[in-house]
Amino acid sequence: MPKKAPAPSPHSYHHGHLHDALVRTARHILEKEGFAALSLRRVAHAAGVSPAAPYHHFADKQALLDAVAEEGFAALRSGMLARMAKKANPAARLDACGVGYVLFAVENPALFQLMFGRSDREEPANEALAAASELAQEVLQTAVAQCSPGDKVNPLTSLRLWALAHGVAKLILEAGVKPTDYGLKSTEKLVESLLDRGKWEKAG
Amino acid sequence: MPKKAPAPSPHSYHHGHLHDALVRTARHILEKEGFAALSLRRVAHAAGVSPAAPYHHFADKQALLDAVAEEGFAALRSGMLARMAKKANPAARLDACGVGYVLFAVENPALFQLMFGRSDREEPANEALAAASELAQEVLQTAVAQCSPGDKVNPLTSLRLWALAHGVAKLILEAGVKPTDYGLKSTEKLVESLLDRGKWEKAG
DNA sequence: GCTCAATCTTAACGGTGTCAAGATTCTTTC
DNA sequence: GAAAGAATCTTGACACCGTTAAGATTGAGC
Repeated sequence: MPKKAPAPSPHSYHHGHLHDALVRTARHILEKEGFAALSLRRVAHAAGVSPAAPYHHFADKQALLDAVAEEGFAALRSGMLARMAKKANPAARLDACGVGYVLFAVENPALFQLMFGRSDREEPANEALAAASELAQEVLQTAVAQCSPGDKVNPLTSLRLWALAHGVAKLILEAGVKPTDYGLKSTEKLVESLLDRGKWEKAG
Repeated sequence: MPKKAPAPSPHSYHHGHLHDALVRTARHILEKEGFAALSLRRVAHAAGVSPAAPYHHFADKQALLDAVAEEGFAALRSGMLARMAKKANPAARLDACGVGYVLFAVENPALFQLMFGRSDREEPANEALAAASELAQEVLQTAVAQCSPGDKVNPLTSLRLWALAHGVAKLILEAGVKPTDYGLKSTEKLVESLLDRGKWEKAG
């Protein structure tokens, strides 16, 4: 072997190893340098492979992005569940769910924008991606359901909570909303204040 | 001159006419073909001008996009005010404000994504753009203020309403939320149900 | 009318997503 | 184990992108 072998020799990946390596590399670039730096050629180069190699594992760039987004939804779900696990009563768990949603977005801005952010899509998105997305949604829905046991849950209630959390996340990411603008020290405090259902009716 | 002169001859634009024409053309392409089709070369070609011409009126592509976004914020403000003008009491006006926000987003999806959607921006954005954005925000803030006259308005209340409306808009655009999924016939009905402050506490 | 600044064009550079053709390698089958 | 075939990777190309430099053309002011 020559002294440096930056790229693994052909077929050192097999049975989808390059597939996974590309997703891993893409996510790495996304986190380190943002969405704008995430090009297929760049991912291929970083993975030690030619620019056309990814096309044997993904139909196009969007398919690779979808795979990254799919991992993102799993991570979002994990983040929410981890925060919820620390709370005992259902109401606190529901709060933790929303806070976990927003904090995931704030801590992984580029990934969050990749998970959503695709506006002009007409095709109904990947199937595995849709499944991962729904799995994350279910965390919120069950949290809502356990908050009023026995009662039938109005689907609009879950949707409204989702929309509120999503809006808070997006406003922080896209509109430059900062906790200090509202006299709060941390993003977590801001999110808790915004999502706290007890405070909605007062101080109008 | 060869037989066909599809493009206006040089300097048929003067004193910023091309500037305005480029913004107009960009907005047209954005509405007709979506964000992905909005390239600087395409805008220049559609305006009958060489690929490099826009650089005499805009620092770069983002500057042109900012100009389009600025118009977008003005249109958003107009849309909200138009809907509010039809209502008499302050509470109904506040509702109309939120509905107008979401319906603008749904009716101008690409423009709305352009107005927000910029994630990895470190520079504090254009000044005129920021002004237009704040002008739109003020519509909501005054609507909230007039809803509880005399009282001091908690800034978090306005922010929460903004976040809710923004989240609803983004979920419809990005997550494929449809009114029919919730037994509602129109987007307007869905938005009204989600934003209606009277329904927040019941049907948990 | 000449000068000067503003504006536009042409040409080019590096980068992008994507595809076709060929080379290479693993896997399967005899 | 060797041949055949499928899977994988590379090379090279195409069209498009944002952006810049160098020149041409135009209108305005002295």
